[in-house]
Amino acid sequence: MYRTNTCGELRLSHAGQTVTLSGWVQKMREFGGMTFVDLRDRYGITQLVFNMETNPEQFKLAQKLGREFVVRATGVVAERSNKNPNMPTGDIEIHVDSIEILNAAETPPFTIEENSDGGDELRMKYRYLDMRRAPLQRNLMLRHRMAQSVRHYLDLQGFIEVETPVMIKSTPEGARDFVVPSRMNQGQFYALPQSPQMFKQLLMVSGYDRYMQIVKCFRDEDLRADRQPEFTQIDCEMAFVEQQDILEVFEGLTKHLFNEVLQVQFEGSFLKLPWEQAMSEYGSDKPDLRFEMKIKELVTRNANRAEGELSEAKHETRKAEDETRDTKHETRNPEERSLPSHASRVTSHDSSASRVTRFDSSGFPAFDDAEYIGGIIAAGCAEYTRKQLDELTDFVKKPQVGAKGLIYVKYNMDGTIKSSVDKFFDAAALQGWAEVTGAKPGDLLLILAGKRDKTLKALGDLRLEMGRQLNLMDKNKYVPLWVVDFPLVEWDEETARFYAMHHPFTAPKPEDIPMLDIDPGQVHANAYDLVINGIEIGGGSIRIHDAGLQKKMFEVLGFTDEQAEYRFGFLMNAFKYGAPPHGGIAFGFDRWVSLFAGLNSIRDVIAFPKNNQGRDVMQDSPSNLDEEQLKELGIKIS
RNA sequence: GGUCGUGUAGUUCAGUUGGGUAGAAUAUCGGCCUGUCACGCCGAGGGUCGCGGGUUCGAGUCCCGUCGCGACCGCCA
Repeated sequence: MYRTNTCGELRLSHAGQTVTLSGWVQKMREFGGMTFVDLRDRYGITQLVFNMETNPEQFKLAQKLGREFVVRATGVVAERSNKNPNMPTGDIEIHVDSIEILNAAETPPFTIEENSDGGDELRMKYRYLDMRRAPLQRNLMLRHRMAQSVRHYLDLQGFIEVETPVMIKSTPEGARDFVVPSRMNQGQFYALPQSPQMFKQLLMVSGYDRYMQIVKCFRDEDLRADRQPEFTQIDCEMAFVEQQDILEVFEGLTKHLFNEVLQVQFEGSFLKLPWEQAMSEYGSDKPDLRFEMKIKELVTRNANRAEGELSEAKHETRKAEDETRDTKHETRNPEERSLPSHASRVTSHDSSASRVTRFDSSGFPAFDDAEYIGGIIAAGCAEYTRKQLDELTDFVKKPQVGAKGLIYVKYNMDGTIKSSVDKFFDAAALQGWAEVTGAKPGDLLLILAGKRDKTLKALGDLRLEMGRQLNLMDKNKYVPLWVVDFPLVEWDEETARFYAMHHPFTAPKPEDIPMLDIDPGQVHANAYDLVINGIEIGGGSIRIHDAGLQKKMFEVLGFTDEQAEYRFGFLMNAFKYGAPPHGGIAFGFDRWVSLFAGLNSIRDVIAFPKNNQGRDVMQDSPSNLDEEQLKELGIKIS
């Protein structure tokens, strides 16, 4: 027998018992006549004691041990004379009667402890050693608990888990596919699924009206700390549902997970934030709502007079968008359709800013030419030094943020105002900005100007940076929300066509369907994202279940009938045989686990992750194939 | 494809204007130590300064190229 107990379970109540433990030697502390050995398994650490006087034979054996040796020890559980309150087993130790080396070990290249001394690269190379460490083991156990919890909850809700194929047909929409060559069908390839999207829709056609799967997905795109080439989704689909039905079920799942795993509860239902509002108030489609600091608009105007580099087709949509925006301004009713009442947008105050500020003839070029001017209020930051402001300027001018410069206005406690544009605007104008933005004495107003989309994004980045600097992102606070009403399609200048923002099966909002023919760029999707603390945790949509509407969608996306038939023919066919209304959602499981683990990277919630370049540095994959293998597959490397 | 950062002992890092045999901590090995749990004390070994080229009397340090790693942008739902 290798063990009667684990290294984490023995307590004072076990004192006097003879036990056998097996595990790894974590650390040894040797004295003249006494040796302490910390024995570790995934349940904890227990101290073994060897005494030269009471058992010289075993004492000698213990001196031969080294770090990470695998050993079996039998002995008596004894109360410690010096207890260690920092460890669960700290009240006891094992007086060892016999120790046996099950397997010796080379000295590992880094320390296998709570905080390792090894760097990322080294730990990835010896991943199996890194995973012996408690933090990694906690992460993987958390992952396990969450997976169990998801399955349990969805099972109770009537979902059934169905496996879908991993070798499927390549669909060039969206992300690039990983492909698998077929030996039996030379020159042809399978693809690994970016998600089981079409299969889960077919399951709805087949009548499995509540489907779920925790499933690997594959995308051949460049990686980030929160993106791996293969990752795991909680994939779900439901039939005979509307958006609200889906949001309710998965808000339920979200609350269940938070409650079961983190013991965090939420009051009421999650905020539903329209995409346009998310963009205009937070400069992001995944806003971090742990803090306010909304973006305040000073002015938006038609900037078509600017650069003439736009393509013909782009011009069309751009004009259409600008027209809508202008309309919003004139009617002082910027919020469309579904905005809840709490959404007060600054545009409605525009008149007060415009009264005292001529943004188009101030003599300040950055403002006079700007399509959009907006800012955020850094509360209580009027005391910021020149150096701090310069650093913020550098931050927004980084190519990743892309602003041309940063304008600041300090509203000092004594009522005076100091800004970087004092030359161009008088005190009344600057005071007017405070009225519009809601800045109070002691606040710092940070303003960016330029193209509307880019400037909002930059303001969003600046908002997050200020949130970090002012410690407004509390790791123990969780603010989930639904972002809804995404645009259905996005125009791409390079290829001069529309692309589905979600995917080509996303249904338009019913009231927008007529606009598909006139102005697809204005159509809203019946889609939703779950966002928590600025992280996109999941997203989904109501799907198109009507073959005619799907055909129309393919037209909008510029597919010929032949292309649509070639790529998605089987789905269109299936829809001819009675497809129920349906919709679904998929969650990024790795991201969700890393959120719960309090990590910024998903790597450490994945047992065997890949690095930035998509390489497995432990296996050293991907790797070359033999000539023989290639020949069999009919593949030639150029 | 791009921006930024980084590469020095097994490991984590320091190394000034370009100037003595390239250091510290930790790990490893040896010695001493009977209550440690970051044990302590003494000692030892350990270096292709990522790689290639250049400038120089002299390069870890400066220049050019290249490779690896990380974060981000593009890309990606």
